[in-house]
Amino acid sequence: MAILNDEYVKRYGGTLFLRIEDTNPHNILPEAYDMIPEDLEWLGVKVHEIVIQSDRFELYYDYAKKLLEMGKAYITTVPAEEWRRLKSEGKPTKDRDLPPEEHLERWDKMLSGDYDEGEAVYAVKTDLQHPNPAIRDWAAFRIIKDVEHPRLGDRYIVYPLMNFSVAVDDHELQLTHVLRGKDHLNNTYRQMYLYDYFGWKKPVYIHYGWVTMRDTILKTSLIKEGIKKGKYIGWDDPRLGTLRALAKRGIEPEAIRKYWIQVGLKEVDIEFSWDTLYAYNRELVESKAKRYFFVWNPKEVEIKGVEEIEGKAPLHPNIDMGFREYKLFSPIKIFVTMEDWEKIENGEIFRLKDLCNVVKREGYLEYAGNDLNIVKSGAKIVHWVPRDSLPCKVYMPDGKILEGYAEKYVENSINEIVQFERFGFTKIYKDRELVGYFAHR
RNA sequence: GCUCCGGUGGUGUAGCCCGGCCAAGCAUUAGGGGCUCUCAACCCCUCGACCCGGGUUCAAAUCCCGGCCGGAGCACCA
Repeated sequence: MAILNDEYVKRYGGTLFLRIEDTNPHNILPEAYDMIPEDLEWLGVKVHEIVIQSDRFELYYDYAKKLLEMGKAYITTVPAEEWRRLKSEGKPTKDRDLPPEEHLERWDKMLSGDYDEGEAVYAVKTDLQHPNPAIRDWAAFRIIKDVEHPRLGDRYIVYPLMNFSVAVDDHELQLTHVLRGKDHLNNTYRQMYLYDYFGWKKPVYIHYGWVTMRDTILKTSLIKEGIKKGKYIGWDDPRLGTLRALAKRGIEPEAIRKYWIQVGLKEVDIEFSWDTLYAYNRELVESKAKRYFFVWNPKEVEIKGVEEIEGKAPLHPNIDMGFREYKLFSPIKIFVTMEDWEKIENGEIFRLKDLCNVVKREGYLEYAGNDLNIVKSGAKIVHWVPRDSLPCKVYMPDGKILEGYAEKYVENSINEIVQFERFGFTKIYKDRELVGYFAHR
């Protein structure tokens, strides 16, 4: 979604703020402070300013006090459950209409720690008769003592809730447009009360629909747990839908940007389409990915009937990038994938791509010349890899790991996205041995 | 239950505000063919949608009403 914010700013001019909303110390991912800006940078989203809400508590407190003075907020000592019940009945708490002085006094007591957690809460008055119960008087500050904030430690015990801090920031930063999920619709209505009380100018709100990704885990809490339990190798595990995972697999930021731009902003829920994203990425990557052979589930076979074979394959079929060259000497042993091997009948002639023709025999291959015309008459084409190839593991998005061999020239393309012929686009890395992360076909 | 949104092919989107040029465009996917020493790219073809019912109108995907379906929220989370 940051992409769409960025596009807005690009098209119409303006400033893009990245706001880190860390006002709930129970649920803060310390890694996120770095990960979010990094991810945005990778996406090419130009953030003009970063605002961290935990830096701004004093500001929220100022407005909180003003609102109390105006009589538009109150501090209730009624337990949460009872308050909720009263609201559903459209009734005020017993302390809602006490004079502002009393509430200001209570506010000071909140700040100084005289109340324990849950003993007092700061509420914004709206309309108790509002037909939508979700809109009636809402909590804006609460007391938290049992946990330290990763950035603030125990400096504050009164924490703003999202609706208050967000509204104050939106106004203070003079936002003109707010893009948020439609799950915030009611929050927008709630925040409007603050705008009205303070007489602020309202930004334009755009609410977009729910995005679902089939077969993909998006919830950060689940990911975090999975990583902790060792189920995932990290935030970039290829099974995940995180930006880091996509990056690792060689999905380019431009493809993601293009995808979201075409999806646009609507209040309808949408189902994310991997196919479409892959299509955009393929478009970007097709012309730069070098072609290599990778044989998974390898079957070793010997080619009999020749002493020496030479072959040559272009690194790209349509663009001049040079060649991979092969010289094989007797005994000539190669790998092909089991799938191919099993599909070919004994006695059938087929072509080893860019090498030669062979006939399948019981347990070996028989050299059959190098006449390309056999392909025209319907012979199968199979990719292969010489005996001296490098072991390579490819991680698939569904969690499968394919083991096999990649031709040694792949070493020239470490950290690049390549296309393993008849297999798919794969980003190559090397630690001790070659590993690939599969992007798409 | 209450409040609020929304419903165009498998997926996403254009058109809806300002009715006709929409026998609904585009992309992706799927199927078929061509080309190619890849199951990539490229070219061609095909399948496939206006949620339903009324109304207004010469004319409705577009306006109105009702229904159905889907979603969101109803937290001292964001």
